[in-house]
Amino acid sequence: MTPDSISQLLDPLNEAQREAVQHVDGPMLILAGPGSGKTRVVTHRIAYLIAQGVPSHCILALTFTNKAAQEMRLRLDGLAPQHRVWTGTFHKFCARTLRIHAPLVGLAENFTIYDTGDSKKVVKQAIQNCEVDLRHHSPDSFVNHISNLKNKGVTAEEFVPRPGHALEAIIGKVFPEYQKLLRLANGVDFDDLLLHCVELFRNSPELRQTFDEKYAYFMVDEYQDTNLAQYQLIRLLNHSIQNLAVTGDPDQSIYGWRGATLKNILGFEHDYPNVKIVRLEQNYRSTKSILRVADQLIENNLKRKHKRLHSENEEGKPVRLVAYPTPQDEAIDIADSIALAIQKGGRRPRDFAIFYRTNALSRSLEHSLRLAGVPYQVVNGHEFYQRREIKDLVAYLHLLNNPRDNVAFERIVNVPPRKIGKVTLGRIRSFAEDNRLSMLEAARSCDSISAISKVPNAKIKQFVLMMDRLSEIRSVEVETIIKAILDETAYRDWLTDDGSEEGHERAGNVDELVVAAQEFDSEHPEDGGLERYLEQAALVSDTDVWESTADFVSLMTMHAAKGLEFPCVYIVGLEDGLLPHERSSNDDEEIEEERRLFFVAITRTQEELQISRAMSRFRRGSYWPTIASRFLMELPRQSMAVFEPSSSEVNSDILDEIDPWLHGGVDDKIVDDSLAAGIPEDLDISFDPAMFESPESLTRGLKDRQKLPSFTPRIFTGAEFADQQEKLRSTVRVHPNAFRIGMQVEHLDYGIGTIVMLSGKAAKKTATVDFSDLGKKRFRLAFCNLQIVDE
DNA sequence: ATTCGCAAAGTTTTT
DNA sequence: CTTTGCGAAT
Repeated sequence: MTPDSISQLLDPLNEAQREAVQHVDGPMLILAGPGSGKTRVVTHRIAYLIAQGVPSHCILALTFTNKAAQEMRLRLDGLAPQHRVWTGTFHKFCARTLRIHAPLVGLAENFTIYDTGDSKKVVKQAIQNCEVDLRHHSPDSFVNHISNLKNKGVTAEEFVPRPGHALEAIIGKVFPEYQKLLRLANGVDFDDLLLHCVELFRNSPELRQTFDEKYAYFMVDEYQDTNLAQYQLIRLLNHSIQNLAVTGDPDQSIYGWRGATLKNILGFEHDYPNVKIVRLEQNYRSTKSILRVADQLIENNLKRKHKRLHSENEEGKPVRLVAYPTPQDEAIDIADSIALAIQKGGRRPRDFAIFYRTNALSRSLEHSLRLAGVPYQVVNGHEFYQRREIKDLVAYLHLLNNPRDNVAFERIVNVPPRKIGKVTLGRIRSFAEDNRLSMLEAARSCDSISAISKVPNAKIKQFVLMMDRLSEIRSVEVETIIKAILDETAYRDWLTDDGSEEGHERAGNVDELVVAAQEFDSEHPEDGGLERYLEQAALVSDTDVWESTADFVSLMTMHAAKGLEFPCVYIVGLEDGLLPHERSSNDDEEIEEERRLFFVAITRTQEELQISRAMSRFRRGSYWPTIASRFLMELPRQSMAVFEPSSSEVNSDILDEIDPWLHGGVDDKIVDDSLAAGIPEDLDISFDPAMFESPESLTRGLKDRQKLPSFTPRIFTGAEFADQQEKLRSTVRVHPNAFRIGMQVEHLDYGIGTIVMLSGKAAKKTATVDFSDLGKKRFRLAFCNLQIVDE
């Protein structure tokens, strides 16, 4: 490599970044504040290593999400074409490793990766087998407990219940039974992927050695979010050669509830005494006013290493802090602001993101964005694979790939109905258990099960024969397999038989699965196949499905926002019980994690940030008054644009006293019951200007305090509102429900095509259109500009 | 064996 | 409000 290309790698960096990039051998800890160019440093360092003669296949880079891995790969392709660096998530790395060496930990290569729902089923079975009394505990609590244990690196054999601890005593029975059932089914849960991998390297020192040497250069991203199992894995792969570089930021640790432990990053210096530490503290992302807010907030955490974020960016607009009367007001105002900024402010939809603590908060935001005609995407990736019909079909695939998969077997043996009921199933199950068979094997030899009578016996045989026929084609393309399953089972007809709309919707989702499989097949001509398909289906994360290039406003949880950045950000629902969440309010450590979560959300912002709360919130079936989040009191409010609620929006004088934000902020207290009385979420009106007071009243609290940089909240009233609505209407968009299968439609870019399938509903309603020459394309009907071609 | 209906319970974040 | 689970009826 030429000196020229080396300087290309180093020139765009600041001093600290350059120091990190040029570090070659030995352990390194990169403490990277938000927006400090971490990804750039990591990718440039890898390119630098390659330039120094390190073979690229000796480099292993583990990230937190597939998305981050993909991003890294993309940048690397630009910096070091034809590199062979292995990038991916911990879970994926472990899955791949286990596939090759499964027998060493008592698994077969074709093991199934169970998602949380599947694990829950296994836990339930385990509870039943143990015949324990679970009146006081839900299966969910067992799943969580077991997962927590695993995250701490405690295996079923090692677990010893504390004496006198009732729940732990039960877990002491259920946990081993659960593991036994998993093993019988040749399945693993998410945590097992890591644990089995650790076990693998512990059991086989030669293999460990091989990996250690093969991946001489090892990088780990988001080190503050690693748990004990991941830590152990890292240590095992860094035993002989300690060229480990980790990046992280203790202030951004937000996965403690999943077993992540700050000890890993805080103890790094202890683990590797000769460590090189690089601090990246200059922020290139956010304006000064945003950083000030973030900095002041995180200062309230006691358990942290002090760090001051600094930046040479502009001061920027003040951060807005707004209290809305209702969640609807919050949603409508945000949607309108975004719509206006797109129309007049030169912004694009993809410049915006809205963050919330819980997924449930997305509903009203979606509703308002739809009304405002703003295209948006909600980032939650598992949704599709969680649907019943999809899970059913995927279960068929699992059973084909791993015939021992009892969870899959139980799920689909009678779906569609084959007259194999609970009783018969129970008989198969106990026969399987008595003879150490998988349920499919047991079903195969159902002649030997005397308790099963003639009719069910025949039905079972039919099922087994069908699976045999399908099994013959299990190594062809995934699309073909799914189609064959649909053929054999008449699954689609079963869905649509009743003629209900729901049935057709589900059938549409089934069709979408076929298209997705088709896409997978064409994207993976070499490394495809059933097993890989199932693996990626199991390991997709929420952020992975986020389309960064698509022109949508992004809605996501604060957790999903990690690692992303947007010019304009809205953070909603800053209310006590939501943030900090009521389930996290137990001790200081949890509160600090919630604060870090808020910190992460704030620091995603590049230019404009609004933080808001509503004075009432819909919970448990009705509207309840809210209390401001304690975190709001920790912000530098004197340098922010604060929009307080006007007096008529205050819920009650009782709350006024509790609510720290309101306390002393409002003079005349008027009780207004109507606010808490409840406004239907589906209210059909687009927006009633009367719901807002005049802009003056909203800014009143502000004027009373002090003069702030000019910033007037934009609120549409009367004519202006009508004007805006008219503008929205001028792009005539056909209503999503107006489309039918078989219709001719016209698209601006693709021309005329025929709708071949419809799926999803409301904002997610999707049409697949066949443009003969150009192939099939899929559209979100609520956003695309598809016109119906008149006959 | 399946379906329907009612009651109760539970509501975070995710690989 | 939702989802889930259980029990009774068909």
